[in-house]
Amino acid sequence: MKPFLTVIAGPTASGKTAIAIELARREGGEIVSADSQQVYRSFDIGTAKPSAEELATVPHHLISVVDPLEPFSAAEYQRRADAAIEDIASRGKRVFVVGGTGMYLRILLHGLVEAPGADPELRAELEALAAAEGREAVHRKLAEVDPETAAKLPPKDLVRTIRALEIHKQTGKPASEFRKEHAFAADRYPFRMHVLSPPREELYQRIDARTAAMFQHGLVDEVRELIARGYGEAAPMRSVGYVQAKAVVDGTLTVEEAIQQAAQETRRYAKRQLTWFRKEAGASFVEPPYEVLLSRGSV
RNA sequence: GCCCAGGUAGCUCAGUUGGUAGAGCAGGGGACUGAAAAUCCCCGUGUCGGUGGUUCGAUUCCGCCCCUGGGCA
Repeated sequence: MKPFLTVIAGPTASGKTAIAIELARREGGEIVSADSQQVYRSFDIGTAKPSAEELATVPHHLISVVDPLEPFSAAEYQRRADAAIEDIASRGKRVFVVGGTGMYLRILLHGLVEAPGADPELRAELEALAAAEGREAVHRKLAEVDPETAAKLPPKDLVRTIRALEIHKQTGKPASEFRKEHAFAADRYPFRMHVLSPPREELYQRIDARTAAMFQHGLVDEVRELIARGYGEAAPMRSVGYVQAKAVVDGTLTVEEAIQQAAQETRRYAKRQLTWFRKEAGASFVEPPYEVLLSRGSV
């Protein structure tokens, strides 16, 4: 019997961390993070990781567990999350999955295609091609070997175009074929998903305030330190907040400009997250105050 | 009080030689199967400050009023 998962999702800055910790504390549970950036060590301020005190209150899993230069993926996330869930359940504790990375949640809850992983050399090669001849050139390559997938992808969507070529190169089969065999149909766990969803205006105010706070709390210094340690090109350095803080270090943005831009990019990101969660079947949206989740039997 | 310049989308503005208007930004919606805080796609009706007048027709021209900024008293 698979353990039941209580999933707390929601856009960035919606208040997931606080309510999840309170829930887990009361229920004697543990938290499995579903956050694609918080998995990386040393990227702390800009990823809004829980504080040391919060982490000490309730056991957390999958936060600060991979080196920033180590390749990571949704599949790897699924493997590690499965292991953490099994571990927690084996000790008789309740499992709370908490995070805002829609893709990770979907793959944890519904699985993913049986396709091979990343091919770094091929990615580098295709990125070079895109830089030299345009993304459309990569898309044309895909159209030759997998017209069905190519037809579905906008010519400029480099990430997905490369991924499709990657699958074809390693298996000789078009990516479209893999997708036909897997449609997120099955549930890998019994679960209930709550999507924290403050009114838009309130959410944006929280984002603006938190972004400013990140810079006040030394995000630029953190980035300077990360660059000194060789993490200047690490994957999480491309995420919202780090991009802008790095621009400050590079001298291309003032701190004020960086805060403005980071806040705006975060608002847009939050909107994308909401788009994702709206599609999640069976998810229930909950507005603050989230204390309703604490009442008996509600989760 | 007088003179000047403005009042058009959430903001900054353009424009209509009179036929009810469009850019940038903000914002909104969507896609997403091993990079996902990534990557990509789509979306502009608003009493044109108010009110009279001229006109077939006014946001556009004229009068008056209101508001904002500047100048003179």
